[in-house]
Amino acid sequence: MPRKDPKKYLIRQSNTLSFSRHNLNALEKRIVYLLISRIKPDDINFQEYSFTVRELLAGIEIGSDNHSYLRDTTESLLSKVYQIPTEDGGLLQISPISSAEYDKNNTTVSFSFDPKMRPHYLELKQNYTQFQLNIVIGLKSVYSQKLYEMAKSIANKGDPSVRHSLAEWRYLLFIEPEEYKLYADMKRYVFQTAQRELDEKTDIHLEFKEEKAGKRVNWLWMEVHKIDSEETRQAWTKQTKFNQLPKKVREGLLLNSGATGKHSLGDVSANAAARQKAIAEAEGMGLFDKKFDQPGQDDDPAEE
DNA sequence: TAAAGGGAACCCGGAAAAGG
DNA sequence: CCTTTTCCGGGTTCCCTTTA
Repeated sequence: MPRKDPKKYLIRQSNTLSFSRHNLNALEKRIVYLLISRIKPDDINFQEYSFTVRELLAGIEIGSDNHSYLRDTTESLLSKVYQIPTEDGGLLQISPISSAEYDKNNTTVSFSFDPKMRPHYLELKQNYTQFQLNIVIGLKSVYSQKLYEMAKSIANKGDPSVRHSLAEWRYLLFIEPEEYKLYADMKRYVFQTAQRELDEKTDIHLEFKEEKAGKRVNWLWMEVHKIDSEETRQAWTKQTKFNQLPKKVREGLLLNSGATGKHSLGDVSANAAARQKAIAEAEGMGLFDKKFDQPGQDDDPAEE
């Protein structure tokens, strides 16, 4: 859908980068998104990328126009690190930008990149990830950002899914050992939050499948589904919200709708008809309206 | 510039469920 | 059954925004 919306800039980066571990917060990542979106597909080398402070603040959608706040953020950005696996099996540790320079009136900022970032942003021919700036710029959770990038990098594969141990997920998502010590918390605050946010704002739906060792969840599959229409979005959104209702509520609705066998209640594939009925029921009861406000400022892309 | 408001992130603990 | 793990409500903290 070609439209000349300036916010429809594309972001391209290597798949390797999409799966790289980093500790940028959501705001810092937004700045990087804006920068990358300025790179043109046929650029051979990095340029200096200049922004007015005003457009940058507007671009990352923070309410304040506090200049020192922006300086703090770019300063912090320079101290952050991407851990990028190299082709020979080594590891490149590199800052997402190499400099941020403010002019004397503090009205513009220019950014530059380390040349070693070239293979991840320039002359990309294959094994790269592409997505729209206007889709990712509105994501609030760093985990939504990271999972979305991973999802987009595999979305076109024959089998768009990936399986990692929880330890690997923690590594990739930069979750420290002392964070989310309980898997249940990691589930609801990392994976389910991202699942809801992506359903709502992006062209990707994520399905997660747990795999246990004994009663402990040890591996997690992430399946990527494309959202290509409003209907698809609605369907996935409702399913996600239904699955995230408290178990008691969910199972009650399922039984009411004619699902059989307590055993199969947790099985998404079983009782498909009853499931649809239960979802409609839950929606009718207003159980889905709890919250999730859209940051719905600027015009909605209104896909197709 | 400070205080108040609001919301997300995080932790805790009892109840429930799962696995053996 | 008993133990381990998960579920989940609710409380606290933290950060950012708004308001005074």
